[in-house]
Amino acid sequence: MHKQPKTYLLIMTSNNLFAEEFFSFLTGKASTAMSRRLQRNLKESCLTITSEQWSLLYYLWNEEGLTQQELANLTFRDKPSISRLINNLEKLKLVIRVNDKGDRRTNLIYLTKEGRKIKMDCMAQASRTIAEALDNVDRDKLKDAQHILETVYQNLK
Amino acid sequence: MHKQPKTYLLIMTSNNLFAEEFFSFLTGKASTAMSRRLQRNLKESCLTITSEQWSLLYYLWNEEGLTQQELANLTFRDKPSISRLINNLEKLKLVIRVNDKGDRRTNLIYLTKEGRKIKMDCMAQASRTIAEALDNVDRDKLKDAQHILETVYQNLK
DNA sequence: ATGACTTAATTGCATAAGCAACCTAAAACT
DNA sequence: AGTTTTAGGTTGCTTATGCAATTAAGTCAT
Repeated sequence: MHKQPKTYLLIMTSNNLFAEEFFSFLTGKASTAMSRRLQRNLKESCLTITSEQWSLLYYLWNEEGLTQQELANLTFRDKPSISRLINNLEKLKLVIRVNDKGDRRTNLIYLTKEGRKIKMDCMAQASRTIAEALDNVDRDKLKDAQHILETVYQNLK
Repeated sequence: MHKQPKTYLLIMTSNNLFAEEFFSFLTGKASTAMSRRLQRNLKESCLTITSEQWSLLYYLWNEEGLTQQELANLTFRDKPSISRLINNLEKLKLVIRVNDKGDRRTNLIYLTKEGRKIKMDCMAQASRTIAEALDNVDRDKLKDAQHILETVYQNLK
């Protein structure tokens, strides 16, 4: 345990949402809004997957045969979350688990024909979502913002 | 329904995570990391509330007697979510519902003594979380980033 | 080769989310 | 006044989450 630096106290003793700007960072409204809109756009396009399922498929469209652990690392979820997401994706007949012959502990996750088929439509909706989100956003500042979010992630992960 | 602008196609046809930078925006890893860390910091400080509960209390510490609808708007959640969060906060004896005499449809949400008591400790942990998140982050660029996130939120909400 | 340690995945438990449907109270209309 | 519309909350259903504990398979050490 280390001593709390001055900044903590500064923010702590400020009342009346003075620090709103800082705390807004904590609430993640922007990313909530994005995944909600993604879900809506997918549905509007008759793609019945959730945004969480999308985030797994996104990596599988790029490379099949990933292990559940690899998917967990890529999407920053824990193993049980991945396990259940895969359960649901299997129910939807979009992916299949293939038990690795070499290491029988691991499952390699592959897309089904149907899973590959929806790639373009799903990516189009993702792109549309991003375009809607980034309306009126300065592209240079966006780069900085992405860099900051990456730093935050690295600081906390 | 409007036609899809060129940008969609550009991103759509790019393969192999070329557009990773854009899609990373969709995944919200940074905000997930923040709320996970907040939860951890609260727990370490023996505060047994979730980060979602924190986000309601945050507004109540500033102003009591908010309605559930107001809390829903402030935290960008739907009414059922608020309803259940309040249920849990009531179980924890941190808030109480007070039925409004003037408009018997609405509940006014007040903090209990215990709910008020934990404010400082919780805010300290929130400040600590933000400080940890923002280590090595340029403060000027941070302002820009917050502005961008606000724009994204406004675009999609 | 056996026992200790590690790693991949699953299961149990509690919390939280969104959407749709519902109920009740207030407000608006005629 | 009586009917319709709107607004605040709740309930049902399904999905997703984190953490802790567990099982099963590999690995390492002696």
